[in-house]
Amino acid sequence: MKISTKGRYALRVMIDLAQHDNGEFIALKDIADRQQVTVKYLEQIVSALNKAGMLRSMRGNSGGHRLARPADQYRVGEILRVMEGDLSPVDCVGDPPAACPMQEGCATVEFWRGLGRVVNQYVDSYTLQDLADQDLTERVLSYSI
Amino acid sequence: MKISTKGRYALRVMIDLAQHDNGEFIALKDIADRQQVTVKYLEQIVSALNKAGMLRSMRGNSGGHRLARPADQYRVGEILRVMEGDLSPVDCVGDPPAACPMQEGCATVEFWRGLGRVVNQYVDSYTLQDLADQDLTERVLSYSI
DNA sequence: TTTATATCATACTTTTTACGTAGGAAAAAG
DNA sequence: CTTTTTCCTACGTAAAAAGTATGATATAAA
Repeated sequence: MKISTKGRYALRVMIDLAQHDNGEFIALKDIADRQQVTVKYLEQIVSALNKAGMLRSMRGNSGGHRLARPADQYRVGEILRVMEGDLSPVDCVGDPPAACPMQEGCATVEFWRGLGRVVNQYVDSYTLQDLADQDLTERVLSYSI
Repeated sequence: MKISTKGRYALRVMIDLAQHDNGEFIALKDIADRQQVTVKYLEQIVSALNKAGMLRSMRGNSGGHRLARPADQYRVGEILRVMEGDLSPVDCVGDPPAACPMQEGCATVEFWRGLGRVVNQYVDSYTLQDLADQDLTERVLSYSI
C-alpha cells in the first residue's frame, strides 16, 4: 500500500516546476540538483509526464521543461495516476478490471471499490498549486459508498 | 498502491470464519477449499492473525480456528494492518516514520499524512460483520486534514 | 497407546516489480 | 560545428511478493 518513488518524484518535479515557474524552460539538471535525484532517473519520469500532456518540453541548448498549464489547473491525482495507474487497491476494481475467479458473491469487492474511490477523491481534492504554496489548510470532503 | 495478496486473503479468511461461525473450530482445509487458496499459504496468514490476537486456534484432530470476538467487534482496518503494517502511502509518515533527507520544508509530507489518515479512516469505518453481511449500505464520513 | 489430523515454526524457492544505470540518437542555440 | 539539452530504449540489480517444502508439536478418537 505504498506510492512508488516514481510517483513521489513526479509530484516533487511538478511542485518544483510550479515553484520555479518563470515562463522559461527549466533544465532537468537544475531540478535534479534541488531534489537530490539523478538526471537520468528524472528523464524517465519527466518523459512519462510529458507524454501525458502534463508539461511542455524543449530540446537542445537552453531547453528544458515547464508546466503545460497554470498550477491550479492540475489535480494532484492526475499527476499521481500518470505514474501509478489508477489508484485502486486491488486489480479487480482497477481500470481495466482484472478477472477474478471468485467474483460471484465476493464479499470484499465493493469494499475495495469504495477504498479506491476514497483515495482518488482525496488526491483530487488538492491542486498542484495547493502543494506548491503549502496550502494544506483543512478541507472537508464527504464521500458515499 | 496495492494491497498484497496476504492482506486480501487475511480479510477473506476472517469473513469466512465469521460466516461459518458455529462455535466450533474450523480447519484451514475447509477455508482453503472455499477460498481457493492452498492450506500451506493460509497457514502463514492465519499464524500472523493468531499472533495478533485476532483469533483462537486449536491444534490436533478436530482443531482449527475461530474468531476471538464477535464479528462486529473487529474493524476491517485492524485486520488489514496485521498483514500490511500501517497503511501509510510513504515511509516518512509511517510508524515508525522513516528518516528523509529532504524533510525540512518538504511540500508533500502533510499531503501524504492526510492520505494515510483518509485510508485508515475508511477501512476502520467498516466492521468485519459489515462485510460478512455484505452490508455496504451508504455511510458518510467526514474527515479533516 | 497408537493413529490420524491439525496447527505451528521456519526455511527455502521462484517470480515479479521497483529502482536505478547506461549509451547513444535527435534537436536547438550560439 | 560544438555544446547542451531532451528523447528513447535497453539493461542490470536488488528487494519484495508470492508460494512451497519439511518437519515438529499438539489433540482427539479409535
